[in-house]
Amino acid sequence: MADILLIEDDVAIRSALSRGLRELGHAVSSSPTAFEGLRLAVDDRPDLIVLDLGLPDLDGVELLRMLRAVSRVPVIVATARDGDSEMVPVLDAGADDYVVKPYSAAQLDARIRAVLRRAGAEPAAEPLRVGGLRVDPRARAATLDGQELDLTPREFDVLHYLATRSGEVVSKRQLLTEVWQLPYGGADKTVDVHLSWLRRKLGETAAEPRYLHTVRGVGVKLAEPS
Amino acid sequence: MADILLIEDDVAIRSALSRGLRELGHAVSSSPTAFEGLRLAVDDRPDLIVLDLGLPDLDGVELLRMLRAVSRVPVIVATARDGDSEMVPVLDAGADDYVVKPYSAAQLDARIRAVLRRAGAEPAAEPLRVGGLRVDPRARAATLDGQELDLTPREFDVLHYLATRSGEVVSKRQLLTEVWQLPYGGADKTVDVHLSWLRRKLGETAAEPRYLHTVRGVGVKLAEPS
DNA sequence: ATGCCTGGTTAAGGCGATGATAAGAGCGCA
DNA sequence: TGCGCTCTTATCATCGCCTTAACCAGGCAT
Repeated sequence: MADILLIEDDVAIRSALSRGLRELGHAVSSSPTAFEGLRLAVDDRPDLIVLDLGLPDLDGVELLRMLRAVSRVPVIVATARDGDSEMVPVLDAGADDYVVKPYSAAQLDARIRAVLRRAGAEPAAEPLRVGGLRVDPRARAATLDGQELDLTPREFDVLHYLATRSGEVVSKRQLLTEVWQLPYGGADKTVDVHLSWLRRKLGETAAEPRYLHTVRGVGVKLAEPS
Repeated sequence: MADILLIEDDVAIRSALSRGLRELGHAVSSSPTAFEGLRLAVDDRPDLIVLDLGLPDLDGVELLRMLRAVSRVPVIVATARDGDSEMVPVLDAGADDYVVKPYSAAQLDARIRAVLRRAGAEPAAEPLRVGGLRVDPRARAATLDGQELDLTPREFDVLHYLATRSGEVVSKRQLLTEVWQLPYGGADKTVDVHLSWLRRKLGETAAEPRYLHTVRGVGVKLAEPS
């Protein structure tokens, strides 16, 4: 599934997680120390790193910053402390996610998949094109037939999400969880509102769609006008 | 003269060189181990590193590669071996120069000056242009429509950073870590203040931007006025 | 045909992000 | 050691965006 580097000093946890993750299909290398871990991170270039905070030889945040200096490899931090406040500096230092001990390999696997999914979706820094529509993630700007569109952040996110899946039907639920990052709770009228605003700015109506097509009972899709 | 980091395990050589280089006007920090040295390289960002190959805890070439992963800081390698063939992999790994033991502080100083001269001359310090804005890293000066702008050091750094990424949205967090070199800690009001000052000196307001556009919820971007 | 359900639009309020200013701290330089 | 320039921090005003709510319009099933 993925190359995982596990940096964890407790030998029991380390071997248990290694075994567990391997059974779930990952390739796992591990290190009991920060420095050795850093070396492995540089040499082996794992797809993802699981980093325990309570290392003996170096503060976890410190190591995290060094890792970040070296690469943008996703890092999941594991910690015994459970206060959320403890996690703020860690996340600020560039961690992608965290788990609180005790945690199982299966739990960790779920996080790993989520983080990798997110990370994998990212490197789309190239402008996207759908017909006369151009969506540029780097500039966070969109143009329609050369005309710059004045979009709000959320509108841009929605358009961008649809543009990366142009031609594909996307459910509102999907938008809510992916764009809004909300656990789907039914309050999806907000999505409707934003789609409406988008349509207006795209110069079209729901009755006369050009790019943004409603698929009744399913969702919406972004497609080239025919 | 320069911030030098000396990574050398032999205590006699280390202290002798430290003293010698200090007398020649350099600021010297040092480490007897590779890992500690790496940490200092990341944290202190020296102007140049002098690296001994015969370290106890990690192969020199290995460390060199890790250093290169972290930064492009010039590295002079010191070695006891005298065969030139030994040096090929070292130079391939990204060393800028090397000296063979035994060597004096004065000798080293000459190398240091040569490397820094080369390194300092090199970085494509071409003036950047964004519309009527010109940012000259070499002179650390900027002009707007031919008019020289009176910028403070920090203001210039911010403008320069944005100019190298013109058209791209840059987050405040990014500015804080890249320009201020701070581990993001949330104190990003400072960034706002500097942006505000920049805007004033660019003759624009946030409400009527010409070059410096805020992208709400994300950051700012420098772009040509339309 | 009619009522329900899905989807669309509009309006209004609250919240959070941003912008500007001023005061204080730090620092280098004289 | 003192002065002045910069940078930082704090505060407040402002503005834009998102959400919520209410209402409207079609289509589909009964």
